[in-house]
Amino acid sequence: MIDNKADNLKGVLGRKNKKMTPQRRKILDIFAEHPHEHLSAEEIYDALRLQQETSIGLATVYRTLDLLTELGVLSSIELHGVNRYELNQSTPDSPHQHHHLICLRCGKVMEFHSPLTAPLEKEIRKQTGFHVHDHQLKFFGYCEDCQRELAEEKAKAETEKEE
Amino acid sequence: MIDNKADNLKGVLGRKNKKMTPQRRKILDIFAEHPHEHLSAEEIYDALRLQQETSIGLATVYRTLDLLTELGVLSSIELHGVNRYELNQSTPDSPHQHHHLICLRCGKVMEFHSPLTAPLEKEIRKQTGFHVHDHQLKFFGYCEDCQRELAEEKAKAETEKEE
DNA sequence: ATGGGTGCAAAGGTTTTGCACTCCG
DNA sequence: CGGAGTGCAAAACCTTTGCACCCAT
Repeated sequence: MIDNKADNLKGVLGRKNKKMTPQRRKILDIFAEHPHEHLSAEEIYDALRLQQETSIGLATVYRTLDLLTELGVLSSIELHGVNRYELNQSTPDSPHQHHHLICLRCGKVMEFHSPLTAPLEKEIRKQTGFHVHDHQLKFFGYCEDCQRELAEEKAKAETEKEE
Repeated sequence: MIDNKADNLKGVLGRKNKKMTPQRRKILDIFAEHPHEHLSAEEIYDALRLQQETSIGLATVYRTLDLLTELGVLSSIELHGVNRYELNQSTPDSPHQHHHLICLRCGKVMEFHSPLTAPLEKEIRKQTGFHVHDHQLKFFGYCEDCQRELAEEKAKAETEKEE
């Protein structure tokens, strides 16, 4: 399965005059080992140092992430000021969309699946001529845990005020 | 009108134990003078230096932008790795939504108005318990001009190849 | 008068870049 | 072999922070 990913990558790279290198393969492996996680360059760099004796430069990690994103192998999203990446589950013919729910209190990021934006993209093209290639939908708010904790904090504050 | 904005700001600040200062007023003025633009801290800083003799520190600009965003006076969006701000046109009872169309080639940012996300937010709450407070929808693609120019470039490349 | 606000400069964190060297195709 | 890729360190960039001083309320 991982080999499939790597072989597939080799093909994609070849078509664009890019080369398959051990570094690129190992970085792709990290993603295969961490499905559904949003990894930053630094985290990938650390993961590489930990599980392998090899030392891959941080700059190479950045360059590889850029490349793989350009190729559509990864999708990137900026969270809390840091770029994060995950395997791109959507292909041109099966746009497997998911959006991000970002908790303003604890920073947790959840995913939410919904196709909703396809008709909107058509409407945009019609009205503005803009050709949508990709999109990113983020929701900011409070997760269930934080809602509860915020309510508790509030109740406590009320109690203290009464003294 | 600008005075209304400033007076209104004074009220909002007062309620939160914050003070109205000349710096904050001037920064708000810049936004009133640049409607529908997405201004970065640096751009506001430059605008202040240009049109007034006063020197407002860049740190103050950053702190003011954070504050005004927290208060809901401004809305912020990260574009090309830089935070940008505009007057927040949406209020709790009239969520005047607009989304951003970002050209991957020339970097131009256009706005597109559509309410589409309200039902989705309800669905999110129902399915996940997450309470949406705000959202951000970005579309990446190619503006009309760049589509044309890309087509021209492609045609030219074909011609050259034929030689 | 007092706590919030400011300016400056320094520090912080992430990402990019220059350059010599390496290695895939 | 030649050009793409790499590692390292330095630089670039945006943003935050510490601190002494200032000024709205």
